Amino acid sequence: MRLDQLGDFQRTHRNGDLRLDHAGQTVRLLGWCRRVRNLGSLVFLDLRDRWGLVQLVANEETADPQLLAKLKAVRSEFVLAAEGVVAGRESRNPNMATGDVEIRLTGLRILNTAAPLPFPLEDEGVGEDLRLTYRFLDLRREELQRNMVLRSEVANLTRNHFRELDFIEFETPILTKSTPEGARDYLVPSRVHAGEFFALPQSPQLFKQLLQVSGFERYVQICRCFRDEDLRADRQPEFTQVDVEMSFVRQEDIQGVIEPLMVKVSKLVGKDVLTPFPRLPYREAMEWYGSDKPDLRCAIKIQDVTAPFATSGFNLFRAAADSQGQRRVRALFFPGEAAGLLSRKALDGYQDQAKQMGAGGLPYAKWGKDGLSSSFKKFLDAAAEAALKDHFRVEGEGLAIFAVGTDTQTSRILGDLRVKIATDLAATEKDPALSTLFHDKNTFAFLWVVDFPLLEWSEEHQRFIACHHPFTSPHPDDLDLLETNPGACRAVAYDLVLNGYELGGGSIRIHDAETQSRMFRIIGIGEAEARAKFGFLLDALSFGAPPHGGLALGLDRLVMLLAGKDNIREVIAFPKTSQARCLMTDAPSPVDERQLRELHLLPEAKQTYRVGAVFFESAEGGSPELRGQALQQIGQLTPRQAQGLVTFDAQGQILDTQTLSGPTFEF
RNA sequence: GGGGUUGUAGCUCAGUCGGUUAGAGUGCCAGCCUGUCACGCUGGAAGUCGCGGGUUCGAGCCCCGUCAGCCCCGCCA
Repeated sequence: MRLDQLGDFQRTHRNGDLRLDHAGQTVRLLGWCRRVRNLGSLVFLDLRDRWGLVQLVANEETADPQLLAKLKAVRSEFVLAAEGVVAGRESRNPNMATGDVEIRLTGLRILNTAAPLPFPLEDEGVGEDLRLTYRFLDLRREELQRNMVLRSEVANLTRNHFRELDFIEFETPILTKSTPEGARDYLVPSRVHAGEFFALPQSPQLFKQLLQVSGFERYVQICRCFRDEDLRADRQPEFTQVDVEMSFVRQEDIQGVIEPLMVKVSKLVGKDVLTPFPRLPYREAMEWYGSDKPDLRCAIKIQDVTAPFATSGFNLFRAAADSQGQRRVRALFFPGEAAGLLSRKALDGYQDQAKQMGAGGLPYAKWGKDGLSSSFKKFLDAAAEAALKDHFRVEGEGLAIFAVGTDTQTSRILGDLRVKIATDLAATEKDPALSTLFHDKNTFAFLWVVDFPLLEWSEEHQRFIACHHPFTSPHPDDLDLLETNPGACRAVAYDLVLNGYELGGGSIRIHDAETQSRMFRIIGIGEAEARAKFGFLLDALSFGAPPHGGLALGLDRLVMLLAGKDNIREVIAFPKTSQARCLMTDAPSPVDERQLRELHLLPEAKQTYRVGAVFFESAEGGSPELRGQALQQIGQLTPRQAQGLVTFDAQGQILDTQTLSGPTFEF
């Protein structure tokens, strides 16, 4: 098809803006054809641009035959420039923002054609692999367009927010140094320095701290970070974080800067959020919610019910009571009608889930109209039954689900179950009143989890490792515990949590060299190693580093939650699959051997020489020494073998000979 | 590294107990159609049943392996 030129065509309006007020005006529009409806001598076409959709129309009476024929030749996703007069419609479409008007075509340029799309842009259920392969088409879909706009707005709002607070935006290196601890690094081989590597940053952590030492006091960066770990629905190997660092601050100061930002971005999607956000110590988060990122939309808390079973006939529970705190009985209690919504089948499902997490079973007690039914009722005497009912303050109906084990085991089982059940209950939507008790889709429940442990014992490494990172300041009240009981030492570290997702985390940092050295020592980094890896940091801390701290927010996750999605790929323009591939570009992919050699990633073994007329040409610029060896070797070859490529290893041994066509060369 | 799940026409899917010619809707192509807006009507083309191997007289269906997408555990300071 012969294409038209854009030429001097100028857009006069955005398609989505046209209303009856524009009637009679001649307008010039641009965009893509969403669909043609050809009724014979009357043709409709929906023209889409970034801002909306408007209907074009032409018929035999109003348009000349050439124009009509051209319009009929248009297919879906053709790129068009249209000129026409705005007019009210004979039959209006209330489902469309521009449904009261249509454009009576007076001119049409076909700027480009389009092959039939591999998938329809309107359908929801298209396979994600296909969408990712043709991501540039997927991004034409209204929802992804909306998500990208939202993402852009969040980024802008964030920049403005920090700018108003006198923050300075920095760019820190992408090619940087590999750091121990933490996630696996993406490595970049150095061509100039054989055998040495850059690492892509897992975060600009040390740079932003050094900028505090430099005296900038308020740092912000919206930066890409890289972690070579396995993916999840909310995790990509490269992701964007809002990185913040401030001098002369306490934890509350950082939180005080972030909270108003969260209020603003929530407002973008019509959500009102109250500040200050609740602060929940890590220990309480684990005790009540079994998670360090609790979803506070659900009001149900985990309860300790070890005591009511202390004298019970149910051995499993009584043994826990006798274990002096080693093992506990903990429970989730769902009061009232919520209990009735949980079917026996659902309970079986939860039990399977709990067993996968290492629970022996999932004992339950259900109070209904017929009194108590329970998986362990036969072990309970009247007194125990009464104690149980009294403990949960059961009035009418109720359901208790139990787990027995250590703190960690029961937290994991009941913490996961709490979220699962709340989600399921919310999905039933049988009673709007329940939404105050369980997951309310329309609520944003922010909170800070604070007082994280500084260190945790690693079975794998047989030493303590930093929970957050090794630059995190110990809690001033716990400094004495550092050497005596490291596991009990708290950190001045805090996570921002929204609806069960960790949105970000931060800490007050160590700002004196001595404490930093102490910290390295405790996590098993010796003085020499600390010097080699973090010498610049220790130096910096010794030249007047101010007290400082900060945090990093996951921008992708934030936008995901604002967009109401449960998958991070929906808010990233070009994401990777769960196997860390890009289906569109097919990265990662193999590279030429030549590239690998340049980067010193292949042994320098092979040297290939072409046997020419009277001289040897080295493809790799081999040393004179090697060339001499090669000559010697070739001298031992028969003339037939000598016509071609001869490959040697580093010791000058012949690895391969390859005969080439061409004039015969004789030694 | 481990577990679960999916893979059939361009797309979304159905396919019975293993049975001889693998279907539907949609999209695409062609024709007709003056008020459509998921236009309608008529006709047509369109398949490496992910790939490889095996069992069987016979495999889309059963078995083994493998690849890819998705979800989870481990991992992610």
